[in-house]
Amino acid sequence: MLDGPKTKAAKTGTASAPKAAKKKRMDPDAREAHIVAEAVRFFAEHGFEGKTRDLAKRIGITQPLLYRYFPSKESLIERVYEEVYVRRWNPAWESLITDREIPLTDRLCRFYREYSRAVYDYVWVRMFVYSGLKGVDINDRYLRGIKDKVLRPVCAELRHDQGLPSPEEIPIGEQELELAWSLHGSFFYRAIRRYIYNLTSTADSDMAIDNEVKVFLAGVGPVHRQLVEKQAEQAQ
Amino acid sequence: MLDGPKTKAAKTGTASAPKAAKKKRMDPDAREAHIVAEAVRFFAEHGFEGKTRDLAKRIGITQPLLYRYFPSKESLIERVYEEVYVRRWNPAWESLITDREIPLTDRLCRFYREYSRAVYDYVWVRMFVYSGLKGVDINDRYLRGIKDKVLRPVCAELRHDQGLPSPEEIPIGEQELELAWSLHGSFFYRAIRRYIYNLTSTADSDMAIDNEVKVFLAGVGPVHRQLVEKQAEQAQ
DNA sequence: ATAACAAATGATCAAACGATAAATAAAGAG
DNA sequence: CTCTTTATTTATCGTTTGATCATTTGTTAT
Repeated sequence: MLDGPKTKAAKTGTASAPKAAKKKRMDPDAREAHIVAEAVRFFAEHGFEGKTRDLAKRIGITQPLLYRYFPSKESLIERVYEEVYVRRWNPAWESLITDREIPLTDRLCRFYREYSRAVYDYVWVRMFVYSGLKGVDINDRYLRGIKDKVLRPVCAELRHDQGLPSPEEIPIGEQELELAWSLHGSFFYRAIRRYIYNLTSTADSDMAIDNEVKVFLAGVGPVHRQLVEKQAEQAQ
Repeated sequence: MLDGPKTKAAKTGTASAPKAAKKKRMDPDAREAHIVAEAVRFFAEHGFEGKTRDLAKRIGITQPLLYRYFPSKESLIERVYEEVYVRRWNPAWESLITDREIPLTDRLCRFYREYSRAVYDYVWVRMFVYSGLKGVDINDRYLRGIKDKVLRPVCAELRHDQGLPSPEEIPIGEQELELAWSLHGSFFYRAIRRYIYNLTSTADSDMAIDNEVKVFLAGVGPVHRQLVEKQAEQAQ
């Protein structure tokens, strides 16, 4: 039941190599970090049923050494989860989406450019899909956050932009939310094509994002208005 | 190296139960069909690393019996692939998309309604994603077909609708194709939310599809025109 | 140098897995 | 009924996999 090497206060001491990669005997903290870093890519590539022996070979250590740093495979996987899903959300995005000093087009273009670059990388996308298939609760929680921090605000800004009543007056409907999901999903699908299906598009990502946002904003008006009006009838 | 039970001409003979489910001893063809049917759902649920013992327990047979009908787990999986990815494409769709007697909006609404209903079900989506993660070539081939049979025709019809030059005059560019991908992807993402992330939306699917198509067509014009014009400059 | 500590390895266990072979039992033919 | 056929089961093999333990080897302090 050991949860890591005994020495935790050791650190690197003097000034050991900043990237001690070829030393036979590593500083425990550095070794642990190295294991986690490689495990992240390994499990992203092979899924969580990847074999510990293959992982060890990839790291360049023996398989039992993994168990000196992590009591079980599962605990290593949990650590990998933390490593991937922590600190990827930028709180500034929430205020960016609702900043009415900036035109809505610019806000959405900037947000989805930055969001796609920060979140949709090889490791994140594959792990997210792997854990979705596996049925882990991470996806549910994450998408709930997207709904509250992105989709609903986007709907609210769309309403303001079109001169429609605010969500406080008329709550956001399911079909209305689907509109925001479709925009969001088209960007996630780009990441899926790239990292799951391995299709390399020569098209510039930022330009593609801008185009899709423009198409969406140029066409969403009438449909959105109609949905909100129908929503208003049902509410009364 | 046996590839099935010896008797292939037996069939069900007289008039055995149409759905012989509880008989202790099944007709070989019926048994094989039963195994495949259950295997399809089993592997869709657990992925291709699902254990043969679990599959057998689910079917209600012993694990070695699987090996009387399939020489190996891999051969069973190949059979499952065939079962899922054959005859799901409706050739009529190709002529539907290009049928200029019908308004483009109606064509795309009808196509994506039918396509989503026929293709994007639990088994298909999960298997497609599982094999994508695994790196099987199926995805690549399938998406190549989507590109040729859906996206390029859609781009061509969009051009005709906007009075832009045909693809024979000016070839379809990468960014132009991305527009069609974004529409297509938003529908696939709906299926992912449902079958991978297990998010049940109360929103009516057909209505959501119609709305997205309308938004797309209402907004795509200027962006599309600009892309084609840029494409024309680069071509000369 | 040498003793003390711990990082890392080699050997190995127990359970799980795909696959095989022999034994059992259900159905039809005579 | 008896005999033949074969669908199905029971028992088991060889390998793989996560995990453990004793041993070796590199590092530091004295």
